[in-house]
Amino acid sequence: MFEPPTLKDIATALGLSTSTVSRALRDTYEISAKTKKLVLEYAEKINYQPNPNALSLKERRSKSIGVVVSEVANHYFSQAINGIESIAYARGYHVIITQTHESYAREKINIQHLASRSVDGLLVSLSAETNDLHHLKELHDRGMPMVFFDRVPESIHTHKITANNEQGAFDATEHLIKSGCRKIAHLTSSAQLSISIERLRGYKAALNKHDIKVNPDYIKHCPHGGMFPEETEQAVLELLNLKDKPDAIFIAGDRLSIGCLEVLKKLDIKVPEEITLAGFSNSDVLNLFEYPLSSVRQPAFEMGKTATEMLLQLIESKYPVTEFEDRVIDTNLFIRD
Amino acid sequence: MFEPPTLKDIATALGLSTSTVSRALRDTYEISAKTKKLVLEYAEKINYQPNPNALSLKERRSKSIGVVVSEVANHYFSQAINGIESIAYARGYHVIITQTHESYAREKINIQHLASRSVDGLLVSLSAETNDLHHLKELHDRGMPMVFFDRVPESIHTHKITANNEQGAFDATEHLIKSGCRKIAHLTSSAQLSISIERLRGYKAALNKHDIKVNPDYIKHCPHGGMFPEETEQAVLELLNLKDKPDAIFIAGDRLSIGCLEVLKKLDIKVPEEITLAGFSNSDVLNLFEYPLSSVRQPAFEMGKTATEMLLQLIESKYPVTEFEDRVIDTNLFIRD
DNA sequence: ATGAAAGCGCTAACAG
DNA sequence: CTGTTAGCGCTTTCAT
Repeated sequence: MFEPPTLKDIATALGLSTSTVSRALRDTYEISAKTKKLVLEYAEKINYQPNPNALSLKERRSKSIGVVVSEVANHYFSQAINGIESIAYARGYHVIITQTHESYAREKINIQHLASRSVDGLLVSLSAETNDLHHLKELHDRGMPMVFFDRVPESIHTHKITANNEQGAFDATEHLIKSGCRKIAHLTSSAQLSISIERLRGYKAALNKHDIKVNPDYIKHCPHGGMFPEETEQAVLELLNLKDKPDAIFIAGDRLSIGCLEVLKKLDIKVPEEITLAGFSNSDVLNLFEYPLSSVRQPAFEMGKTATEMLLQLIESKYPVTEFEDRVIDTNLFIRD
Repeated sequence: MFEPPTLKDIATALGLSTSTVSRALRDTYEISAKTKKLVLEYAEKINYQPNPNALSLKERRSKSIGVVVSEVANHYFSQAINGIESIAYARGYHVIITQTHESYAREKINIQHLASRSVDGLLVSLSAETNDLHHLKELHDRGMPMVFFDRVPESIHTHKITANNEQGAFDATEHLIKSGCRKIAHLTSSAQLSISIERLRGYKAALNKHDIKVNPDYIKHCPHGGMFPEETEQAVLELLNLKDKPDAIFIAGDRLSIGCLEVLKKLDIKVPEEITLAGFSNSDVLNLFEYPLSSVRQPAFEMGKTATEMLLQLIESKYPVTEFEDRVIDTNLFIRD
């Protein structure tokens, strides 16, 4: 069994009381220099570490934050997590990462887990499946500090940070138009997700600006965000089998982009000769792809940082916060063709 | 402030003692059906969750395990983490993921963090920089259950699980030889890492078998595992600038493979016309790459699962475990050319 | 300057 | 069947 040394161990070893030892370690003033030195040296020697559970129990906070993302294998999220960690570590907080794999059930369980693990706050990006926000609302109403990033809910009133999805989608779509495409399809995640709504809006805005009619047949939703390859495959096939086949696809996410490319490759459809692609992606290997994929990149690291700063502000605020911020950060378009 | 309801809240609300409430919830037998029903219903109503810190303090375990990997953005690790989570969740454990980014300093801090956060055990894959094992040895000596996976230390006596790196490297190198290459270089991570040693051995074994002399100039180590692009770039350039330029490179890791491909692309060196590549990688997008990269794939998910099962066995064992296992799992070679 | 004691939330041994 | 109490490790009054 792993039994780390306790205050009491030090106290008995040194013939002191636990409170004296505690004071010596906490660096309180009312303590003699020699006792303090004695305790500190001994603690150092045995590599004493205070029991965090005891501390949390006493102080009613755990100095840890919970993170809920769809998957760490997604480059956007792994970069955002790096941003989160950079701030959290610097401020003395631990980071507990959980993955939903785009499943609503898993999201509920994870949120439950984290809350019951008494994290001091939550950084959440909703799963593609999530429609019902009860599990989060209830926790929020009970006072759990939370900040949403990337995929944010409409109806929970707290800090939110997103990329400028509409502008990013507009830029990508307009780039396709300027490349000569007119029949631009849109492959996207589940319809209720904030990022889907915003990116769809940007897509439509670009078409409108250039007097291209929006064709509903060209818009394909994947309710599971492309977590299942068949889901993406079917959507792409439906697009390709249309009588009036699209000459371009604007894809709303990383996983969907990969899925789409795989289908095209399998069918031996040449990009960009037969179809041109642009999509949201934070992958760092797009340059190595055989087929060019222009990409809208989100400032993931920065978003992670900002979200964490916002959350720590909520957590450490003495008074209830009632003014919430809706931060929007610009995306970058990387053209490949 | 987020103040979840406690046993005492239920007790006062219902006019019972905390122990009665505790028993009702714990489902102990010595409790009347009606009291139990009353308590359960009320607890359900207010969504009572036991305070995990209090539980950990009492039971002297946290039902959580710590994971130390170099980065979650690495496909091998993200897949391994999925395997870890699958077992851990099923057995009621939380998973706390930390990243070293191949830094020894960060590894030390993370291990310290996790230990002080009183995880019940540790799943560790060493960082590329790690030479000194004191921080782990000391913890291990004090009884912290730990299992190493993928990058394992020689001198710490516990369960270990690795891919059959030597065989995988042999297969990849032999594949290059059978493709007609004779001047095969080896680009690898830091020299002390177990995976580097084993893969180097497999590489040499394949050359030996086919009567090709090992050329020390052809072997390039990257002490930071390719975390810094310049590191990889320099190593690749050194290989390309050799008088007797290699006609193939066997690359020992995912990040290095990406880095190498990027350099070749930048220099406009054609693959496989001018140079042929094979490397360890668990990426799922290699098929989409412009340049073919034959890959040795590790059974990451399975390794994560097995490591976790081994760790839980250590954690939950009533008696000190003295028999340790060294599990080796086969890799798969995916040929692309 | 130091020690004794209470309390954070929970469980379990002991009384009743 | 239920209540009282002690104790997990720690900090913090309150005494001394």
